[in-house]
Amino acid sequence: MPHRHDLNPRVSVDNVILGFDDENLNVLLIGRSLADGKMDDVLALPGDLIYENENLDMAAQRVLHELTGLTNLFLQQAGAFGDPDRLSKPKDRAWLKTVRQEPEVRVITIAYFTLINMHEFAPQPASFAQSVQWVPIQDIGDLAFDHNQILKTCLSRLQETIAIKPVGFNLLPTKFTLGQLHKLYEAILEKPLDKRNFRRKIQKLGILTHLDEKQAGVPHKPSRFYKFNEIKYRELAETGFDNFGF
Amino acid sequence: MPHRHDLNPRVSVDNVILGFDDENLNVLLIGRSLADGKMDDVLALPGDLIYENENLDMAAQRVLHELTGLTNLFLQQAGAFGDPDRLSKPKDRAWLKTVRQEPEVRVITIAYFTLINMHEFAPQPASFAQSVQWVPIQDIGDLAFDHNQILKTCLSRLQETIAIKPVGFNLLPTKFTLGQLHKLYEAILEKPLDKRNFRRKIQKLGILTHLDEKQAGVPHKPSRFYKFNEIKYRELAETGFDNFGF
DNA sequence: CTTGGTAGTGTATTATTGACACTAAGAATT
DNA sequence: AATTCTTAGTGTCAATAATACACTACCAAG
Repeated sequence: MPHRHDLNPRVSVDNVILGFDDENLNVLLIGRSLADGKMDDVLALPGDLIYENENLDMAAQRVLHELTGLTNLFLQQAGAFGDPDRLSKPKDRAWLKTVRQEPEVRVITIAYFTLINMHEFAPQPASFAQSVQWVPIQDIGDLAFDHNQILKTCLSRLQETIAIKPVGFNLLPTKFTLGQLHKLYEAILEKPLDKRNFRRKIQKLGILTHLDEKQAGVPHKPSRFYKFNEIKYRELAETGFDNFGF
Repeated sequence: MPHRHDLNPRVSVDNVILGFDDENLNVLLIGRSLADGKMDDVLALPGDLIYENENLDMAAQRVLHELTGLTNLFLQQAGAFGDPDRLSKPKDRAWLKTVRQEPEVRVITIAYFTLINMHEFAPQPASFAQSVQWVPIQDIGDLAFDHNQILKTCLSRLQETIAIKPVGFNLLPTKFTLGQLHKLYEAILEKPLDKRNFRRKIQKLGILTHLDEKQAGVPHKPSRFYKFNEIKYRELAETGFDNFGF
């Protein structure tokens, strides 16, 4: 006996794909093309409706793969967003009309976030007939739909997650300096961290391995390179640590 | 241009409603009635398809209200569950046939959890032509659909949440003893906590106010009653604390 | 050879955590 | 009245973790 006001919605996933450029967190956003061939001035998170035979995680992985070619990444669900009016801003409605057979149907979306090394993916200006670009989070204006809200939620979830698991390593090249890692944590947590205390704490975890290699060509004292030691990380995770709180 | 494999699912909410009886965490579960009027032996989380004009949070509040009469409670989203086969266990399919016009349609559910004072709601044996019962979490067997997985996720989220916010007070009467609070934290965190250290820490937060009242009629030293001081809690929350880790 | 810029290091103070054992009060039983 | 049972309530010490803080080392560019 379905209730007569039951809803028959669509379900999508939207991905907050974060990258780090040694200075700021960036989000991968797409521009929408309008009917007249021009680009909308409103940016959006990449997302898609889910397919019949895939689960939610698979749909999120697919969206990420189709956009960046990247596969098999850490991709964490951050929540479901389903306000009835989440697609009803005028610009959003205009765009939906050009692209959907059913622009009026309600869409509930499941948000995911993931962290990638920015240098592993350089946006192709014309990929998918959409513009794709990295945007520093502090430069982000009004996004499409409820995507500002989704982004905010994902950033909060990232802050919580990084206090429990060192997921940040996904954002860095395989070899990195402690300075980069330090700036990354500051960018994610949005607060300054004392350099010596940060170094002491992160090194005490024992999940960093230093390489016998240093920066070259930098106009200052060269820094050692480190890599993330996944084996020691797993050992640590199994014995049950609680937090990486900074 | 919707993709030809796009999905046209239903969306529901499922609630993990937790109560505490001074000993164990309990979950409010419903029994399903079958076509022949008998009760299915499989219990399920209370849930419902969402309506056209309500958002996800409202749907979860509605389910809670219809079941318990309670309103306006802390209700936290724990995640979306949408595996294509999440409704496909034989018993679940049999039950769906008796109750739905479209037993085959895929349903994606958004899970919420909430904490209530068990004594504020005593299940009525016959409400909604379903059985409703409190079940201690350690006695829970196979639930309907993917509800075991949902429950597990919600309990983990509760453990994380209580480390950040003292949400546990929702589970207790307005006046309670430190002993009750202590046992509650042990039940939620599933580990013993040292009595003196627990008391010291929880009292240092300054969000408890002791009443000039003691237990009466107990066959042992009577305990003081305390109440949760929401005003001091808000002050504390605004100045930005990090955790209540135990 | 000076300048600018980042890398890298140690210590002292304070706050927090964790381990640990006995007395106090009431009710029930004898 | 005394005993027993049960939970309430309390303090200290040691180890660990958090915080605040300033200088030298190294490289490139001018």
